[in-house]
Amino acid sequence: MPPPSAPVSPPRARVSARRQATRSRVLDAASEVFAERGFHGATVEEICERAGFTRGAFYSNFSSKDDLVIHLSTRQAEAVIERITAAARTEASPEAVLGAVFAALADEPGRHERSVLLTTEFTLHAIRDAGARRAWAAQQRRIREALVWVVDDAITSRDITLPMTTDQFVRVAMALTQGSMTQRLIEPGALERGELEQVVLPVLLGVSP
Amino acid sequence: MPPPSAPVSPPRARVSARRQATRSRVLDAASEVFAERGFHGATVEEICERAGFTRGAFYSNFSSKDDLVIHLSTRQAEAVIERITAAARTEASPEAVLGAVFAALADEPGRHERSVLLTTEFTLHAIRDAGARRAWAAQQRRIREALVWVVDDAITSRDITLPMTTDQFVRVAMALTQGSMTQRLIEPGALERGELEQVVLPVLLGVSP
DNA sequence: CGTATCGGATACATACTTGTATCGTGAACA
DNA sequence: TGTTCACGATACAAGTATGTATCCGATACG
Repeated sequence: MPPPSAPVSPPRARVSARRQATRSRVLDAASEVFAERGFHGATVEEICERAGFTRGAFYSNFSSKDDLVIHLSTRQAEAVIERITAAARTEASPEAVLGAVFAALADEPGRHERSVLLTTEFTLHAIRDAGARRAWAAQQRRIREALVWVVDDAITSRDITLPMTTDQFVRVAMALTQGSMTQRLIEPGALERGELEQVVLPVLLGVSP
Repeated sequence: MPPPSAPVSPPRARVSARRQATRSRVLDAASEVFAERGFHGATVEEICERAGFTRGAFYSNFSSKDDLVIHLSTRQAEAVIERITAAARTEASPEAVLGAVFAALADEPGRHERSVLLTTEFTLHAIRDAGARRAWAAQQRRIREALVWVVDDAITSRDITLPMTTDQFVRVAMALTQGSMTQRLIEPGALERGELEQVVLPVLLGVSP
């Protein structure tokens, strides 16, 4: 047995910066490839290639492809929450805040709607894999909670009453952005970005246009 | 050149009943397996096995897996349109008709929400494959047209004005059912079936509850 | 009743993918 | 400056997929 008071070896760093960087590059590449090819269509090989590594690096950082998806979905959900809270921090009118939140929920600007594609991909994968389902459901819940918080804040400060519970409103908003953006990927021009905020949002808020 | 007036050979049947039956069984099996495993995850082998055939039968009826998806998505869209028009034919009140149409759009009863899963799967595949995209976009358009027709009929006979164009309304409805049912697959109990018709629909119709 | 052909089975060639086991190199620490 | 170990590369072992080429039996027709 090892000497009790001698810390076996405080490793060079908790997790070295280098390791962190490779993980990040692999995750970036993975988000591209998953969006382009889907979970099964994406190969570990292509992900590593695009990240500039070989599969050796991959299996040194992730235990499997499924493991990678868990990490990736977590990171993506955190990014969404980040965008939501950032949009909420702007000192604009409550309506503007809600619009911005809608937009933030939809996708990262300039990313060619990759994020919503990934979300769909994660969801489908989660339907089929129990581990991924637990993880993804937790992430979705975090996103919903962030949204409920923001929406509650916005509507009380504007002193309006939603025609449904805030939770329902948030779920509807999420389903709607998800569904409409997916549609737009096969039929550009269908239900444009702005229409959701300008046409549907007021109706859902119960505000006469 | 063949003698003009002698029809070369009116084949046994345009397409023999037996062939038709096999194709149908394969399509049924395919809709199960695609829903369970996704496009890439589904193997031709498993589809055939479940249909009670070997791959020989498959490649004798379809030229490839992609070809199968095209046929399957067409069949599925036709089923949806069938359900929609059937729901519209009921001589109920316009509100009831719209509710029924919503429900019909969502899924085939008793099919464990397989249809909406397939729809998502088709959509994702269509995003990535040009051929599938053309076919699926056409099917989606047909569904929308059927919906616009029904909705227009229902609202004029009830003499109300939508707070948006009928086309927008229909797109919103489709995005919403699609998105919410997908959510429900990973988190049962989220935005229940009835809530859409009873809570959201009236709001979208611009009717005070 | 013989026969052509259709429909499906079998067998095969080929290509890919995942994951493991092993090895080498360079950075950080004593 | 020597040494160790972390990190990533290389090589390998299976397993699995698609699609093709060929074969065989049943069915419909003359």
